[in-house]
Amino acid sequence: MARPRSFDRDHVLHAAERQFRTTGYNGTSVDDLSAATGIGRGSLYAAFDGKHGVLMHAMTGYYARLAQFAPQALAGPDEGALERLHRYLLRAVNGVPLADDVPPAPDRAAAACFAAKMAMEIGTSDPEVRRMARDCFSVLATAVAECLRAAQRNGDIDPDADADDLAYLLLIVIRGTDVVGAYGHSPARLTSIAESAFALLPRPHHH
Amino acid sequence: MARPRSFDRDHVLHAAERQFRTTGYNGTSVDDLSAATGIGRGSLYAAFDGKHGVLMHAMTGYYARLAQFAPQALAGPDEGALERLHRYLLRAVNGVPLADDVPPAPDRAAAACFAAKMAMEIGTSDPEVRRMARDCFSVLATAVAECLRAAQRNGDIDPDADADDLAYLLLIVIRGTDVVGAYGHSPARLTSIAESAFALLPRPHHH
DNA sequence: ACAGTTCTGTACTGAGTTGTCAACTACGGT
DNA sequence: ACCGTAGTTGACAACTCAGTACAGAACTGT
Repeated sequence: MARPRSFDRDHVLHAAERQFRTTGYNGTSVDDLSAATGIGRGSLYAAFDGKHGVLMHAMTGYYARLAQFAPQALAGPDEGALERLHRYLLRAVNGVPLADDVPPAPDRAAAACFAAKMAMEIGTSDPEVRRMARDCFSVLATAVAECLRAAQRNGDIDPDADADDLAYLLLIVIRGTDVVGAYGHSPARLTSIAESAFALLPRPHHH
Repeated sequence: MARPRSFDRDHVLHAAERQFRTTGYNGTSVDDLSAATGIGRGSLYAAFDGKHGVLMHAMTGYYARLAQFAPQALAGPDEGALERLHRYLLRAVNGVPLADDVPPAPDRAAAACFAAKMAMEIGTSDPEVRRMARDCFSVLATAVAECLRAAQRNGDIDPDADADDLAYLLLIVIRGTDVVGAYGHSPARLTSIAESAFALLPRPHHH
């Protein structure tokens, strides 16, 4: 009975996320968002309640994509667990993977974890953002830990190792590559680091 | 023959650094800087040429402190190298160490690497900042790598391992803890992760 | 066709921002 | 004691920003 929305919500939030990624939260004005998304200021306020609202909705969408993709990419039978983890780690080094078909971003700095970047910039004064970033991390940590436990069951990882600790460590490495990638280090170097980290995972003791 | 400066340059830059750390670059106005440093707007422009100038000078000072402390804390005889690295790693997890006597910052988020934080926020559009952050990283990387080579000479680290790669990896872990620390994770958890990372360093093969 | 309801974009307001400038202040040499 | 030089200050003008309000456009159900 009323005029339907002329834009696609997810498409708009995705464009906003890209903008926030490249210019930061405080570095993007509502006009920037309007230009990046292609819809007017009024629509932005009506649909998302202003700049902060856009950010929260964009982060929520990011979380949803993360929570859908990561477990799907890491879960599976015990036999291939370590290989799945290996593949995931190598992909993550070129940017947090969110879908199967998406190629690595051309600009490494723009591929860093969206939630982490926002938390670094405004997390100190914005508990909502901090919380959201923590949730993103938790989803990944449980998925990686589960994958590690599968690898342990399959005899590929030392069964005495704490899977949760190792998962944390691997994710911290990924977050670290986000930061170092923003400096302008070459993807090849980052990939080499990821391989080193993977190689250091504790294997079972053979007798 | 002229009026001497009434403020201490380094003191002002240190206060500015604190301000930039807590509110970010774009989140800090020149008035904020003026309030934090205690000197007027005009003096800031006269001495440092505006907000961006203040940032660059503050980062230069940060780099200098880093370049002085890290090698001093990590260099030394081969025997204690691994232990020095261990101590440095554990301290770094509570914030990048810059001096011997400074206690860990009360707020973990405010203790993260200054250069890394600025590079994350405005690095995409500011090559100067990116360069400075890269320099900070390089100084640390060479110091850690040198320490690792000393540990290798002493038989504490696998001599076949690539010291440069390991140093990169360790620093990436530290940068990762900066990010995760900003989420609000407990220092105890971060310390535990650092211990895990240290424990995974490749030891020499015993026969 | 029409009416009602929702969407869209532009114009406006008040607050906040940056960078500059001229007046003022303090100090050292003479 | 004075005077020139350099440091300091607060105020100012131009601009940008977030958020709001209003008028027009678009679509659906009758």
